Amino acid sequence: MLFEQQLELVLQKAAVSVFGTIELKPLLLQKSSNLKFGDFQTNFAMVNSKIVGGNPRDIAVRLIAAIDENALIEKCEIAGPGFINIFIRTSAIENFLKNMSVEKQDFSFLNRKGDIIIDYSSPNIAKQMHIGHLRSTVIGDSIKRMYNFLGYHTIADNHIGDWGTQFGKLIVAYHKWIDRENYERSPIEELERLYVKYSQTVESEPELEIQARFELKKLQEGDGYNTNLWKEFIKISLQEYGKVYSRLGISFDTFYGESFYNDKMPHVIELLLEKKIASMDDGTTIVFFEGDELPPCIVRKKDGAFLYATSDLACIDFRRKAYDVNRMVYVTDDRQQNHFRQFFKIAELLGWNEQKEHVYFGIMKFSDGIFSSRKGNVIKLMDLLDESVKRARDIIEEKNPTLPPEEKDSIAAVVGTGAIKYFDLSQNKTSNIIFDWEKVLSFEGNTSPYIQYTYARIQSITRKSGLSREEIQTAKVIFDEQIERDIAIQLLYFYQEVIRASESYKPNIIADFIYELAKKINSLYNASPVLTAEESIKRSKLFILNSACEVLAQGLELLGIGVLERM
RNA sequence: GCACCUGUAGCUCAGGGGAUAGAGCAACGGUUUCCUAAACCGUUGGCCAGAGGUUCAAUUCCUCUCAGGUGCGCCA
Repeated sequence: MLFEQQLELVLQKAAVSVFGTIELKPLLLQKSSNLKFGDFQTNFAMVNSKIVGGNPRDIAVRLIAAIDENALIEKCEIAGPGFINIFIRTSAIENFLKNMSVEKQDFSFLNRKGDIIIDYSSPNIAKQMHIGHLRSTVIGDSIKRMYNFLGYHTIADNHIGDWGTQFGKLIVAYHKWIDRENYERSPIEELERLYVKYSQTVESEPELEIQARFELKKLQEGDGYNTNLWKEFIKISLQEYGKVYSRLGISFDTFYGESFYNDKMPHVIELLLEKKIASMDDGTTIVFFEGDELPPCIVRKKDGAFLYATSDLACIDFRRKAYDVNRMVYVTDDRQQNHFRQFFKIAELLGWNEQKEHVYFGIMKFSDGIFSSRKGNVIKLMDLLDESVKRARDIIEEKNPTLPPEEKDSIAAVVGTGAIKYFDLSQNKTSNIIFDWEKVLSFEGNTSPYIQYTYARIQSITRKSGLSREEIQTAKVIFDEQIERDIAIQLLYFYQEVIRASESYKPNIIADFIYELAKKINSLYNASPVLTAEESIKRSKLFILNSACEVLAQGLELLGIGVLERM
């Protein structure tokens, strides 16, 4: 049982003994807004005053009087209009810290049956990944990490855009303008150049569109030559994406792109027509929704081709058969909200009732407008990573010039990529974000380098203490300073916060948490020397700091960011 | 026109029924013979867009208004 649950149980028991069978609102614990109001608090008395009758403070008095002697609670106080403020025993805190590892936590109360399938990143073939792909990629990855941490089984699926009209265009451009030499040297750049060239040229030469449709049709009909080209484009693109993912420390379990569902879509249309969910309208197959909360959704075009919604439905159909689905999570930007609401609704009409979540966020753009690969005003992820790592490297050179060069490089890589990921993950924006180099590449304040630095400093004093892990781990906890107790109390909240973050799909909850923790650690670090303290105090401090650092590392890990022994 | 998202300090953002609304940056003032100053401490800065409603309690929930963004039948 998690710490909060144990505590709730104690209070719940008291509530039952006092108020017996009356239907009460549940007893919920919350973190105290301020530690002077205790370590936990509950508004049970206020919430239930109407049901029980009498004023909240009296109810609180009766509840507190009924609490049995227990190992967790030091004392309770009644405050303000009827808050019950709960203070935890030092021995209980110590006991928690000593047993603080994921393995020892019991998350079995979570509904972990089946697979959580998470769709994220999903770039379109033949274009380099740019910062528009960053959010989906890192948020999706963090969601996966959180659920794995809690013991769920996850499937990370990269639903790549490997089918559709862009291939007709690309094949036409390939025949007209391919630069062999460049294609050999940097295939992805050449493909991208071809795509831009096509988009620019088609404005003055509309006949290209007819050619593109023709090539697309050939591809769709299985033409050998075009199919090989198509496969080649995909291979080139995936290789390129692999480099970005590897630098970001991101991986997937499956790469079922849109083309994977090609042969599965006709069946969906049949089902929709059979169940009278879809109808024919002006040559299209279309779903109209009752009421007008949602615009109608075309699932097959006049020319017989399928659409995005069709492929997503086929995807759900496939997953229901291939997996034991717990839920499906889609991470995309908020412009696609209508699309998701539409096909979720259609799935529901089909009786495909597995839980589906659309996790959306605002897009990143320049102050003067949106990114567009066609206009060429994009920042490639590779370039962003390079720049960030370079800046990190410069700072290391300045702060720590004596480190061996290889270590400088590896530190720069961890710090540089971490900073970019953290920038995105620490925000909870469902509105648009204006891209700003200085903000993204900041290494001070609420950033991952700040947290990594905190970690590295504590590692340093731990090394210098000369004490073994064992010796530190078995230290007796003595709260020498108030801030040390504050740190320990925050650690009590950690697992519950991970659950909260996972359930709301909000990695920024984790980012906030570890940032707050890092601030406290730095504050303590600065205020009181560890190594020169009296032996038992020193051991206690090191134990508390190391426990906190473990949570820092775990928190960063949940964001997909690494820690360093020194930096 | 309809739908969705957003509006919190000069700027960028947390918070999301509960006690005195928080960070970072910027500005200003301090801290190093001492464990990594990528740090720490302090000061200044708020009608939580506006108006109603629900509630013991609203910045948070509901309704309306205003402002910005996004989407709306054969793109993905």
